[in-house]
Amino acid sequence: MEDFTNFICFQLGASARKIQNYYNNLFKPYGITLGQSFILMALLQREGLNIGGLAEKLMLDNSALTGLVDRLEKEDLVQRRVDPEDRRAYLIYMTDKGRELAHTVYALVDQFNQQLRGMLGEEQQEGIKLLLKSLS
Amino acid sequence: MEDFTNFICFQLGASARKIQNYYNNLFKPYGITLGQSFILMALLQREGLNIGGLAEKLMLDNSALTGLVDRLEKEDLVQRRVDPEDRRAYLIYMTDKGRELAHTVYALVDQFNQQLRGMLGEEQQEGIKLLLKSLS
DNA sequence: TATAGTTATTTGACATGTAAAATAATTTAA
DNA sequence: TTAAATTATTTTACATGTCAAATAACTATA
Repeated sequence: MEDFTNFICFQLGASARKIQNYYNNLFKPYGITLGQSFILMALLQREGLNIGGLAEKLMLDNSALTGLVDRLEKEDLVQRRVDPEDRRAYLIYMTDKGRELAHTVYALVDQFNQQLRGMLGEEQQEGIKLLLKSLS
Repeated sequence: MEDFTNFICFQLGASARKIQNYYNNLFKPYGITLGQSFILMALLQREGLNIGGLAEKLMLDNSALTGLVDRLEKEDLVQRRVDPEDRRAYLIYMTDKGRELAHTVYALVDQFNQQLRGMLGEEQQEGIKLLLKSLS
C-alpha cells in the first residue's frame, strides 16, 4: 500500500502550506499576508474590481473576500466604495499607502517565485498550470 | 508586469484548495475531511503514533493535531491512550470503526490520485515531489 | 406597477492552520 | 536529590476557507 504522503493531494497541500508560510514570514514586517497581497496585486492590474470580481480572480468564494477586504480596509490599504451603478456592490480601490505596498509585495513575490521556478524545469511549471486548469 | 495568477505560490495554493474541496465533498457521506483522513491513513501504516509523530508525518504543527484528533475522537474513530512510558504523551489508536473507514478513504484517495497522475506526466509528478523536498 | 426571481454581499457556523504562551511531565546537572 | 532546562501536549488568539442562510438591491414578467 502506497504511502499517502506520496499522493498528489498531500504533496500539493504541504508544498502550498510551506510556500504560504514562507511568504507570510517575509511579509510580517509589512503587516500583511500572502492572501491579502493577492488582492493588492489584483487591484494593481485593475482597480475598482468588486468583491465578486476579486473572488473570481483569486479563485475563492465570495465570502472569503469579505474578511480579506475587511482586514485590508482596517489597515487603510484599500477602500470599499458603493458602486454607483449597482447599490448592492462595492468597488474596491487602493489607498496611496496600499498602492505603494502593492508594488513592494509584488517585487517580493516575484523574487521568490523566480527561485521556485529555478527549482523546477519548464515542463514541471507547465504541469502545475495544467493541473490548475484541469481542476477549474 | 506578470499576472500574479501565474506565480507558483498562487497556482499551487489554488490547486491544493480545489483538490481538497473535491475530496471533502467526496468524503461528506463519511463525515470526515481530507485532513482527518491523513491521520487515519498514517495510523493504518503504524498505529500508536503520538501527536508529535503524526504532526511530523503530516508536516503540520503539533497544535494542529490537537483539533484534528479531537474531532476524530468525538466521532469515535480514534482514541488517545496515555503513553505508559511517558505520561506527557498520548498514543493514538484507531477504533474498529476508524480502521474500517481508513481502508475506505484510502481507496477513494488512491482512486482520484490516479486520475490526477493521469493529468500529469512522470516528470511533472517528480517536480511536485522535488518541490516539497526542496521546501522542507 | 406589483411581485417573483435573480444577484451582490455579508453573516454565522465550522474546519483548518500558525504562533506564542501555558501545563505538566521528563531529563539533566549541580 | 533538588533545581533548571527540555519536551509533549494543549490552549488562546487570529487568519483563512467553505457552505448555507440572511439582506438588500436589481431585473423581469404578469
